[in-house]
Amino acid sequence: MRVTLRDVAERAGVSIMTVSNVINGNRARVSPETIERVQRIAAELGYVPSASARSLSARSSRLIGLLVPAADEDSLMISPHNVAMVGQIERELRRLGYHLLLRGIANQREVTEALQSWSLDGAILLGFLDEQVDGLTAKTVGSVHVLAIDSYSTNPLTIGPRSDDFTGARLATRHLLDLGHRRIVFAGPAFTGVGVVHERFEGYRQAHADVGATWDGQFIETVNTTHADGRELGLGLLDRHPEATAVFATADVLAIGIMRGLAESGVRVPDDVSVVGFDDLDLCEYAVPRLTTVSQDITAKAATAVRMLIDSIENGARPSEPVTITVSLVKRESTAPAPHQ
Amino acid sequence: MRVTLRDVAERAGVSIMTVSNVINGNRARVSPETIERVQRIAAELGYVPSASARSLSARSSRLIGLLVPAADEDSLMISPHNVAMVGQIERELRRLGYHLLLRGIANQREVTEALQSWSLDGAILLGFLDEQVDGLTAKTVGSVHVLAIDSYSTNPLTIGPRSDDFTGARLATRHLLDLGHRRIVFAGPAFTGVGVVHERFEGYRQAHADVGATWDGQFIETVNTTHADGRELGLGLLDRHPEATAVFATADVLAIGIMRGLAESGVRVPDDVSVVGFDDLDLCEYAVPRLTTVSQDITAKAATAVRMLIDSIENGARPSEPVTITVSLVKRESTAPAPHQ
DNA sequence: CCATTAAGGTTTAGCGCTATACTTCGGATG
DNA sequence: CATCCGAAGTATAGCGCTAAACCTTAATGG
Repeated sequence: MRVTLRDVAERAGVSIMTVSNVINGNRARVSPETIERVQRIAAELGYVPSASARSLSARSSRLIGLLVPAADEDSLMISPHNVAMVGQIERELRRLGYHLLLRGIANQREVTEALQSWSLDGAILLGFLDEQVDGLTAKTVGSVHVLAIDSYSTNPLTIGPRSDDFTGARLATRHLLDLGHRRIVFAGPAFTGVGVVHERFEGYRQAHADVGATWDGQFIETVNTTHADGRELGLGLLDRHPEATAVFATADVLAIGIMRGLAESGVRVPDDVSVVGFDDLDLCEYAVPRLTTVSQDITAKAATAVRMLIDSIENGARPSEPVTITVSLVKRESTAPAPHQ
Repeated sequence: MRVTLRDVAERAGVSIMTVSNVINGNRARVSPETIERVQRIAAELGYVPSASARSLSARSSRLIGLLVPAADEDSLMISPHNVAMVGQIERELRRLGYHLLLRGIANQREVTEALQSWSLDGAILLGFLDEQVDGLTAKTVGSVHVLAIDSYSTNPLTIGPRSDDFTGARLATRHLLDLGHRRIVFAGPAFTGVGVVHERFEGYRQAHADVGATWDGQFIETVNTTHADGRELGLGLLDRHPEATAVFATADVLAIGIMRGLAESGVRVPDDVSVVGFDDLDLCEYAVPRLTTVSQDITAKAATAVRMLIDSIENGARPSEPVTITVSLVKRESTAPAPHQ
């Protein structure tokens, strides 16, 4: 059936442990000739170590869980922005010799099960709400190292990297202000006093303060971050806010929906109204006009997440505070100087 | 540390095997009261079975690998169309009590390693080229059940579901022909006598035959399926094919790129030229004009793939021929009757 | 010349689980 | 009354691997 250490050992006329040492590069205890012979025979026989046996014996699985929210019986809820992340995370883990278990999580209980069952060395939470991250306790995670991406939860167990939402929004809004816009609509989902959207709102507000402009609460539009809801908003935007000349949306798909709504109601982008998004999806290049947006360095975020996690696993280096990934503004065609009223 | 069967057994005053039987629902051999007691204590102690120990002992891991091509040191190559698939596959597997190991594959050798290392029960190949699928032999896959999605490889080891590319292309082309178009450009990557693109080309050709129209080899445009290449093509399209009134592109991003190129060179879509894509990404709804395209039922494809694989694992039901997933044409705004010349 | 050390191994004891065979005991059967 | 049987367990033997302790042999040093 399966080629085991024993098979290789017998064929090579040495003990199982010697083979194990060779396979694991524990060369100090084996002579060069033996190493060579064992390696040759292992290759000949097509020996592949059994990961389950290894993790059982060594109580380290080199397995990392990528936990993603999923309503029961429902598909994974990976936002377009997070999709690119899972590929990057897998690559980074593979580079470091770890494997990725992708797992949808329907409820708190499943977290424990997911973490313990495969004796994961670590896990990354992607796309969970801050409240859900808050809910994790030492008991639920056990000895597994856990880290949440893009979370503003203060749970010390889950500290991970997040994008600099505040600066991103500040940059975007400042860009609009610099172009002469003074009535800028903030479009995003409902938010509380903490979290991604709150940060972006604070950035929006700070940008106004930076240039001594006033901002008006009436320009805050609460809307789901979908294309359809964006279009809806765009359609009636100038009816509700006749003086508005720009929109900062907290997500690209939302921004693109808004652009469509505006276009359909005869408003030209960027001539009449400028629009800025957030995320820098591929989509932005495809949109007409191409969308100005805030770019997050996904590769850096993924790499940082993985490195923080592995560092914590291998060196016990538990991070004490979140790492902020810098963002940048990508100027494209959806923004232009404010029209003269 | 970890709560094991032994812990539960000791606390319940029974043998390890009895607990094991209870946990695995092997109730025939245990009295109702014992079942109740063991279950209560297991819950109290927060017992979670060790998957590695299980798979080592039972030589069945309930682990399925999702193998995706990835250049060495490079991120996973998941096409936008396949992205949705991984979520669906994970859901389906989770429903059936399996777990998903996501793994990038840089070369043939890694396939064996990926399959054997975790003693996978099965694996799904997503996005591999037909040649790569052809290359898998009984030796490389061992006793692991393998299945390739969207492959036209004739390798009997990997038979899986694929979309009905032929019919999709035929539908799309027929739609254009029915609108009166007679000079329809076929835009897609280079292809040989077998594979996805070839099937779509055959569908394109068949549609012409269906209505007694002739098709012309000069209308075949070989182009990478990227937005940028599409735009390039769109820019010069009417220079190269002044009589063309429609384009069938083998992918949505390509189609959307073409639409942009056409728009930039002053050609109106759909008034002057109609465009049809393939895949039905979310993107199509966002494009301006919204893209008419061929829709693949991703949920069905994922569910079919998982069911075929699990069926093969649990009942040894090796499929003898590929399953074809039906496709449909989604008419949106990028197609219109052919203009009068 | 004996103790020490280093190199190059081997042996032992599990990791947590499951499959299989075995035990025990209170009835039902011939 | 001896036998058989089913219900409800238990004991044993691994799955493939690793950590840690143990063993040889030959060279070194005081």
